[in-house]
Amino acid sequence: MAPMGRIPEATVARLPLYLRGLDSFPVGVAATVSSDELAELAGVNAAKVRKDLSYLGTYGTRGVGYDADFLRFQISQALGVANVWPVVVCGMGNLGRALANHTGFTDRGFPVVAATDSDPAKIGTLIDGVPVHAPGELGEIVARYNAAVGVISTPAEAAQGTADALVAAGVASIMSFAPTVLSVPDDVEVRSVDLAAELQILGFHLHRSRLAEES
Amino acid sequence: MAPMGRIPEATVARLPLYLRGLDSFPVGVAATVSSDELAELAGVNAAKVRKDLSYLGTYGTRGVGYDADFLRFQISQALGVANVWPVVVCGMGNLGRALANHTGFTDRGFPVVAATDSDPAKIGTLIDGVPVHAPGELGEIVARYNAAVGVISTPAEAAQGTADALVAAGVASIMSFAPTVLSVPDDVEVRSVDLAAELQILGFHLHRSRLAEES
DNA sequence: AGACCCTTGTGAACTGATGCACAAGGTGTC
DNA sequence: GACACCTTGTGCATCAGTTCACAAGGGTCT
Repeated sequence: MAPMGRIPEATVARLPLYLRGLDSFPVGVAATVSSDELAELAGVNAAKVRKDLSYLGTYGTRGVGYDADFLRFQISQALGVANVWPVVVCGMGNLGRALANHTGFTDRGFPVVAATDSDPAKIGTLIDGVPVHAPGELGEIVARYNAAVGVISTPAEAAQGTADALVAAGVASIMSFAPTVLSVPDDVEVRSVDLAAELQILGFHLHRSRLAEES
Repeated sequence: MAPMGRIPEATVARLPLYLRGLDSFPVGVAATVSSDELAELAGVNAAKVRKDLSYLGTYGTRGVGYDADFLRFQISQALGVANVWPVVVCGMGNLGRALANHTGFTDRGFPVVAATDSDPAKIGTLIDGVPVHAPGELGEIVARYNAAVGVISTPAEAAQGTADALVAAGVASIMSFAPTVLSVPDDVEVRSVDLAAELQILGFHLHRSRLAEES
């Protein structure tokens, strides 16, 4: 019954998936989930589910499974889902706009409260209800809206500068879609999503299987 | 000089980053890159770069480094970058539209050639130059455009059905943005990008450091 | 040619994550 | 209460990936 010590990074990355899986269980019905069911819902295997949950100090009941409500509570607790973390989107191009409008963010406690863009035509307007400011005002904006997370959806060239500005403004969590490496202080957490690279990985396997076919 | 045997998955995932890093070197100038430089550009450490490249059977010259052009060629070769893989985007909501319009895809050999959406108002129109079809026509479309990759940007509920249709149509590579687990045959490669989950991972760390501060 | 410098390529140790397999310990039934 | 059944929790073996550290060897300068 370890009261939540160090949780392996790989486990942390799966917790949101479990939480997502639990959505298919009604609230307040005292439903139970087995590690097998949850594994199916999250797309992993049962042993992993059990080991992951054991890091949370969660206890199911042997022979029965986990109480869905309690499990939801436990995982939410660990992830800090109770908090709402305001997000500022930097770069309102195609992608930025889509993200600002993405209901999945607000639903999960990450409301997009403001945005920046270098296009003078956009500055000062509302795009999908999100106020767009000049990049130079980033510091101010972060403070005013209490933003905790920065999303970088600028062109690659502007990404590092934007990251620097976010860090200077006190943002410690960045999700970047720019195809570049960002250098930031150690205490800043960056998650980088390179969509083109993702496709190239798929391409590798396509290429491979085509080669295999030919021989 | 192993002629490209099995390449570890982790290495494959980094090859696109190296290729990206090499973009900062001019073509045809016989420039050389050291593993150190490339490591910096790709955001990994030098030992990893060298080991990764060794899987390709690539040879740099000791004391000097790698020839930038040749390295580009080697990595491109391994990734099969020479091929063009047409992409069909399923679900032209905010995200789908942004992806269809994403220049990074076309630039890297993944042109978006067609899309599907269930909204009758969109079917038959061109959105950003991409023809939108009914979901039911997916099989036909894949054949007509020779699509090799399917992107799923539909709501979660429609994702599995879309995946099934893609698989039935012969698509063996899927990139999914839907927050669900997709079940597909073993020979189909799925890369799942859950943006909300990504933010929740950031949220975990925010939560953690806030807890640490308080104590 | 020889000496020195530099960076590669790689064996080997290490780290973290995964999966197995089974004892522990609940629940329900007779 | 005893027995059968089930699913958890976890020690251990295994595996993949990372990092270290150093010998191998090409380049350059004298």
